[in-house]
Amino acid sequence: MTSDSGSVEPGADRLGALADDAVLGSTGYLLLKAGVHVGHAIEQAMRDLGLSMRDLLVLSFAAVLEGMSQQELSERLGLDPTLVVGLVDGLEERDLVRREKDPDDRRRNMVVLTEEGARLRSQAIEAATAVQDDYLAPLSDQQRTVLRSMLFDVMSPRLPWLRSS
Amino acid sequence: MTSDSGSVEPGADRLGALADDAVLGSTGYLLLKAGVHVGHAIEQAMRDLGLSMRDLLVLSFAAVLEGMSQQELSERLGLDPTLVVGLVDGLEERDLVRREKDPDDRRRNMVVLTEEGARLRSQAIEAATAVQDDYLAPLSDQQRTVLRSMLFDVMSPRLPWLRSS
DNA sequence: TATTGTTATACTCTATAACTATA
DNA sequence: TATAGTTATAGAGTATAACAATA
Repeated sequence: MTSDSGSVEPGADRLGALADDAVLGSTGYLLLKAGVHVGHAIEQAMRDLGLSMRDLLVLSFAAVLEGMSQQELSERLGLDPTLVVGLVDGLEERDLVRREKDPDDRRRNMVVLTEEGARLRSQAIEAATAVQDDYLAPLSDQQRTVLRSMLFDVMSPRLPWLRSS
Repeated sequence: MTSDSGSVEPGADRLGALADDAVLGSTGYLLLKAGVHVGHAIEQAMRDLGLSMRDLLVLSFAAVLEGMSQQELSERLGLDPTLVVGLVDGLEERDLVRREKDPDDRRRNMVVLTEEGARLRSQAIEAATAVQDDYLAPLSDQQRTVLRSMLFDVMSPRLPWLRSS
């Protein structure tokens, strides 16, 4: 972050358009960077609420999927089941979520949102939405709709639950 | 990956549209997931060439930025300078890149692409492009252009070098 | 016998602190 | 005195293996 001579900020000379590089200017790389940046931004916003982004995702899945097991949660999150244990532990300690034995299969823990959890989730959604709006500020409402639709089309084959349930 | 009854694949009942959730269906989350998925896909494609995605990025920056120092590389990659050491080490051992003392400031190591590095970079670009094409298959050429342009607009404020140099 | 959830352990990745050399 | 690069070390995050309860 110094202002010395040979740093990143400077000349804009040296070579034309890094953005023209087949990798650095590619849609894929931009997508990757965008994803990482949005992730960090949301993560930071969640910190103010004492949550991680993963916590928010757990609250979200729990809110939408009735009787969701930890197993299923692990699949949805794309996370090892052993990590889900700790995740749910943390949320349960704070009464945002509780484990309920599935009566039909008592091996399963259903992860269900508490009232407190629902309340905090509302706040978290608000914060996350604000971050997103700020992030997408350069785009018009119409453009955002187009962007979401395209991302949807691209991701649907990879996230089957986007279409089905 | 079992085919039991209560798993992810099944009913498509239980609740309408996970995609309507304010978080799980948001542009930001789709962006995040898309970025991660593309990243994994490229990472895997690079493995066949004995490279990591980071390796490819180093080769790319080295190809485009003349006299790039490790410091600058670390800023561009958004990576700690201590990590860059190992990265460059690995590439230098395989003669894909070499360190040259900057004559104007002999503290600086300029990371410069070798012929071998340029060759492998070409192959890597080919592979990465193929992955990307496959990834964006659901979109028309025109849509891809629009997508790239929108990502560009969104990322420009955060990656200053996208516009300048 | 197979599966869910759990714990304990090992491994990988990343960041921190301290050092050398240049400026 | 400050900066580029390096090394060694500690920490965080993740995966692996083994176990208990249930099916």
